[in-house]
Amino acid sequence: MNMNPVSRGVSADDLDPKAVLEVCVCHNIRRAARAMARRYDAALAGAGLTTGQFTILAAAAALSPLAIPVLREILALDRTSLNRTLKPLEQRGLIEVSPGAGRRPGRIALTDDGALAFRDAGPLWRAAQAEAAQRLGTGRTGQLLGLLTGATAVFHD
Amino acid sequence: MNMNPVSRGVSADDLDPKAVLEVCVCHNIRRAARAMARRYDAALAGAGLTTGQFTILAAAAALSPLAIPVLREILALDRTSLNRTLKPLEQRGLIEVSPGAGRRPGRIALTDDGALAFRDAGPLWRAAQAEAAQRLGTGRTGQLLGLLTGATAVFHD
DNA sequence: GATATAACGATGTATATACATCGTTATGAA
DNA sequence: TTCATAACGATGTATATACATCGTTATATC
Repeated sequence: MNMNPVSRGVSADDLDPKAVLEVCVCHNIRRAARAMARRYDAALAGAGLTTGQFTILAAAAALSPLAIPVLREILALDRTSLNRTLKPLEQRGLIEVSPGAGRRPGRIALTDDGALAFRDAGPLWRAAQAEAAQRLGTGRTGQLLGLLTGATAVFHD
Repeated sequence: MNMNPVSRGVSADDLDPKAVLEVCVCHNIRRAARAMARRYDAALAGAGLTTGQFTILAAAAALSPLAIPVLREILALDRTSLNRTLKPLEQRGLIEVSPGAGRRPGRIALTDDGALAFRDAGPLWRAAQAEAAQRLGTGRTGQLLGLLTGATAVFHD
């Protein structure tokens, strides 16, 4: 029997699924991000923070008071996603959100408790970051950071 | 007033929040992953799939039937997370999950509908992947893939 | 053969993330 | 001045992701 591509229902345009797993940039970056986030989250759990929350506190610490759209750019996060993500931090009193009416954006500011939490998390983040650099190797860490920054720049809207 | 570090409550061990945003590997990889996933998800929406679902179909297409713990390794996903993620695909009839009793792992197989969906998504994924490579540059794409594969290897349990 | 261990799936809870959509309002164009 | 547009936050819905925990059961140890 002649199993040419057409009779098998397989065209030359069909994907090689194994190759997809190997070269898909999206799959590979998300997989690495998951593996890494688990480590950072485990470390920061000692301060009662997730990596995402810690990052928001860092941005607030660096730029407080901070317009929410600016934070959106820093995080490359969707508008509705960020607004939701801020809720737990606000309810725990780590940040203060001043609403902006209508078309005016709101602003967030780090509270004293937020500054405390950020400081408490400092050594834990440093340990996670140091372990990451050690596992990756210093050279590769810098290389990776550069590529990720570039990727964010060319992919974010 | 002498605002030395101690009286200000600032020690030399405190983090520079701006530097944290710049060098935190976890923040930077997650941010890039978000920006990238939005593009791939938008492209694959034409086939009714998310990037994660497409990746699972690719794994099933490559290795069907596939033991769930093997898929966990491929995706570097938590056990409970993967089991939940499989549910929508199973309910839509794109994969078939054969349960494994007790300590025996379950297996998944691509259904005919799943194979159809994966094939339909082929051109969409190819377009997203091509655009990613074009935005990053071919050289950087390969470099990034290599670093991400290495990162997954050294971070995943 | 009895028992401790470990791997499995399921579930509860919480955060993360996005899109579509709605109501509000500031701003620019007619 | 009126009116269309656009940016904002809020909400509904869906997927993504993890940890703690529970009950089940195969396997290893004694």
